Amino acid sequence: MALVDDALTQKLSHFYPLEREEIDALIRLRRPSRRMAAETEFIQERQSGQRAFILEEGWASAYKMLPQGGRQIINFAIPGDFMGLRSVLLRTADHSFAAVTPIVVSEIPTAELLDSFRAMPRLGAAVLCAASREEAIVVEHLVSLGRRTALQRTAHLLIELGLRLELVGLGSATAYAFPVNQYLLADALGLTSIHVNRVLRTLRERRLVTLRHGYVTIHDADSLAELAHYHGGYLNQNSRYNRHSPDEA
Amino acid sequence: MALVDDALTQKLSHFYPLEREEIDALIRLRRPSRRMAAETEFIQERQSGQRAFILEEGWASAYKMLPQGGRQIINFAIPGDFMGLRSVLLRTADHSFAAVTPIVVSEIPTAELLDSFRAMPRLGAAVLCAASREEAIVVEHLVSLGRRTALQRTAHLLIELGLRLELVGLGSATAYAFPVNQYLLADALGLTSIHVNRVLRTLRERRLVTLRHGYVTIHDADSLAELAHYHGGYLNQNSRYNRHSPDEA
DNA sequence: CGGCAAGTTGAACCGCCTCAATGACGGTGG
DNA sequence: CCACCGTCATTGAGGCGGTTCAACTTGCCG
Repeated sequence: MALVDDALTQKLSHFYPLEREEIDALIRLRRPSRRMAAETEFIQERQSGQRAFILEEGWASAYKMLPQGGRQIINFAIPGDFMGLRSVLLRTADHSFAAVTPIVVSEIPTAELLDSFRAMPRLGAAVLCAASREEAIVVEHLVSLGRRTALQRTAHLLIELGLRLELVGLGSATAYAFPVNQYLLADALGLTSIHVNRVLRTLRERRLVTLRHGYVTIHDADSLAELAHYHGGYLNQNSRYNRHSPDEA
Repeated sequence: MALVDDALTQKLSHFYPLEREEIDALIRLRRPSRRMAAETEFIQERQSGQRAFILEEGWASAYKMLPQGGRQIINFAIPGDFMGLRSVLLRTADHSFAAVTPIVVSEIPTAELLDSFRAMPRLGAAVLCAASREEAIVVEHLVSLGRRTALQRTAHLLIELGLRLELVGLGSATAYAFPVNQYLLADALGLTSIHVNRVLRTLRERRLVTLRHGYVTIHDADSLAELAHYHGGYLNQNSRYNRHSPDEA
């Protein structure tokens, strides 16, 4: 339990200072953790009666399939992330989740989760806050797809993932394990795997980032952030990438 | 008050059967409504201390600006929609809202909203449900930007807006007022206004949709839905566009 | 009638896609 | 130990969708 609780606990405590008993309540709530093989689809779009999970280890992806066989990845989930909370509220899932690597998840019984929010409103606020951040990430991704070039989009994603991973203690913002192949990356970026390959080459040749053997190394974080027009306000108010609008003490 | 309450009430009661007193509580909660001119930006990205509103009349847009001057519209808000709920949770807004037409909004005091959720859990569930649907709309928009052509994307948006408007009693799914010019539409679709123009011409020539003088007329809903690969499960479980997976009685 | 915003059209360009191979690596079985 | 295979990465050539730049038109309002 050490690793995992750290991921979720670390994340929540960054948004909302929680008491020990609140964190413990959340930890006790979880059902026994389950292992799943890579590529397992564990939440299905358009199916009702879905459940919510916390990702404890490994990587997962949230995506929608298209009728012609295409796919759009909406977001990557890393340890500490909730998955499927919305599908419980809407009673049917609006997108699917699948394991990217072998993963460990634990289910959250949503009825009991809501009960414990009543008893501990601050816990509820922290969880809502985390869910809101995940939504903000999706919105930023939407902006990438709509208005950024392939190069900027890729750079943006790699910066974002570094920061998210750092926040839960899995690598640093500029060097982290990234077990996602170029096909998956293409589905996330709205590109072809072929073009992703060329973009990665360009980023490497410009000595900005290297992605090789499932490992990302950011060589020049400042130039990369400039290229991507990265502004991490949506992730974390205190990020190193925030330069403007210091209106928050 | 008649019109507005109808919009929000109609919407909520589609997701969640509410008692009269629950609806009344929500209505009483609202602060006096305020008018704003078109183009007024009333929620600013990256500013803290934001408030939440219900849109009562007119159209608004949620968007993010890019450093170079570009803009990406994340979603259009129509009467009955919440705006800025997330900015309250995150303490700082992650995107801006502006009036597209002259609008009428009423503020929701969020502290009191949360209180009344405690007293009436079903009301809270209904509001969360509506918020989740808005998130699902954003996700579908992301898929459009990532994996649909300009033609499909445009068709998809026009179908979606028709259904959303019909649900709140503002026009029908195939004919409705759409006070959005081609520049705004371009910013929503991740295109150039010039290309939007050509796309609209194509849709018109194929006798699928006409958008003229701020009015949308869908001539051939079936062909349009087929072109867009539209599947409205994310909007409403009982929509006319749902053909597959009848696993929900 | 003049002025401005929005819509419309053309021509040239380019970012990304498509199709088609080839290369690198690890695993597996003969 | 090597031949074979599957998966993923890489590269080239050509084409298309959407952009850019630059008019021109239409409609509205003063």
